[in-house]
Amino acid sequence: MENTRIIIVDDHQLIIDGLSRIIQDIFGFELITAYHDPLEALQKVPVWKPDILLVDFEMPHLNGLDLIRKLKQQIPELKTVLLTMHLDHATVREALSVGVNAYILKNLDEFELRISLEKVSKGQNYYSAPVTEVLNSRSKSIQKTSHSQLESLSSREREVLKLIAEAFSTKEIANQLSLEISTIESHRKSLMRKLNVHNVAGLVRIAVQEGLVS
Amino acid sequence: MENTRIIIVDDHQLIIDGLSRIIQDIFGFELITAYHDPLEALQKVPVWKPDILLVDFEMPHLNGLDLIRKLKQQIPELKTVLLTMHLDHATVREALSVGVNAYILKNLDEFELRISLEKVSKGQNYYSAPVTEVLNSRSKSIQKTSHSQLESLSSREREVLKLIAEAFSTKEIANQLSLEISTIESHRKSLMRKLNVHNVAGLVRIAVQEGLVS
DNA sequence: ATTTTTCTCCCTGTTTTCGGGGAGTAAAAA
DNA sequence: TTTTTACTCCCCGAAAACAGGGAGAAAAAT
Repeated sequence: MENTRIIIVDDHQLIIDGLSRIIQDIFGFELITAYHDPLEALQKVPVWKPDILLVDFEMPHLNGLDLIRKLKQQIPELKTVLLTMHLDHATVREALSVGVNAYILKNLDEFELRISLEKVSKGQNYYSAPVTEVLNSRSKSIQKTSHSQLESLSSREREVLKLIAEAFSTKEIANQLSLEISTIESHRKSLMRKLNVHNVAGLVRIAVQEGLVS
Repeated sequence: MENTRIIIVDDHQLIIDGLSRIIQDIFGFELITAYHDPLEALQKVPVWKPDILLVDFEMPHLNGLDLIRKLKQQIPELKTVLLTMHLDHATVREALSVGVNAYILKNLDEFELRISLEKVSKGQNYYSAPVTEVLNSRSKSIQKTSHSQLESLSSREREVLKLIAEAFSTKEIANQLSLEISTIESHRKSLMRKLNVHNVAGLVRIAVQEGLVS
């Protein structure tokens, strides 16, 4: 633990300063450096090869999750801790699938941060209580993020997408909405074009990821 | 509306009597006849060709939903109202998929019954508030059952399910696994049978819910 | 006022899904 | 040893999905 080398990536210098002090002075970890630009971090981190990368989620140009994804492709054994402000089901799931080792909220206390860093440095994972809650209560997946692909959809298209993702057939959807089958097929085609998928499986997947259903 | 011809199917004569009175005397609809035996109704309704069939769900020998399903095969344009005592998510979904035009609870007031009959006679649908609630709050029943069902899958089936949920087509899955298309189709059929769904959307849904894919 | 988007519905044709069978081999369970 | 399950592959036919197009009316945006 005494030799755990850490790099911070956060676009706010103030946060970097605060985290640096805590990590070095209080926890006693070794902070190699910090980046406020994710694109710079993308290039430099592979050179440093830190034990743990502490990354903010909300950053311009490249969000923390995408940064981690790209870096993991180069350094699969890289351990990562993701800091975030908001909790939405889709992002948590994405983080898990990318292989983030810890996922903690920004309104953290030092104790949580310390726990997560110590666990991750030992090769374990850590997800704070609210995170696991969000994972388990998938019904309440409130997505606050407005970066979703669903924004380009009309309300009618969203409605149809929801029903498709609930496993209703085209005919059943037509019945429920009192529309013709051909109309639902038109909407389905628009959905596939806008969301860039080519079968219902792709539609369902996006719908679930975006929290439109379940 | 004055010429809306209705048939009631309910195994309790008392209910038939009560509904008859309300429908005829108060609402002013034309009640053709009523059956207390669903099997008899199955034979006679196609002869009468009523505008609306008002059916109780809980009946011996043949439940109301199955009766409606069978009758709709013969008379697709038949309008139906389903009466039920209890609400469970699976039954509501099944009712929607069968194409029931109205679904109302037995602890109804006359107002609700009238609304539903008037709407259905105009070609619209009506689902009482508690029904739509149950549809939206998909909390307990499905997750429990699907979880136990997922454990009944073989590893190969799980593998195929995962790829289906990742929006790969049958052909693509066959290529990836170096198997014939027919084999993947067989696995898909087994998955649908075991998981009790009837299209790809249902499979994807369960897969995502169970965390098989992100 | 004009343009764009949405919503509805249609046509044609190809591909895939879906549901029902069966069948042989290998492995696992009873 | 017998039976069952998993895995592979096949047949068939009906239904649905998929892909491309168009078109008119209404609503929204410019």
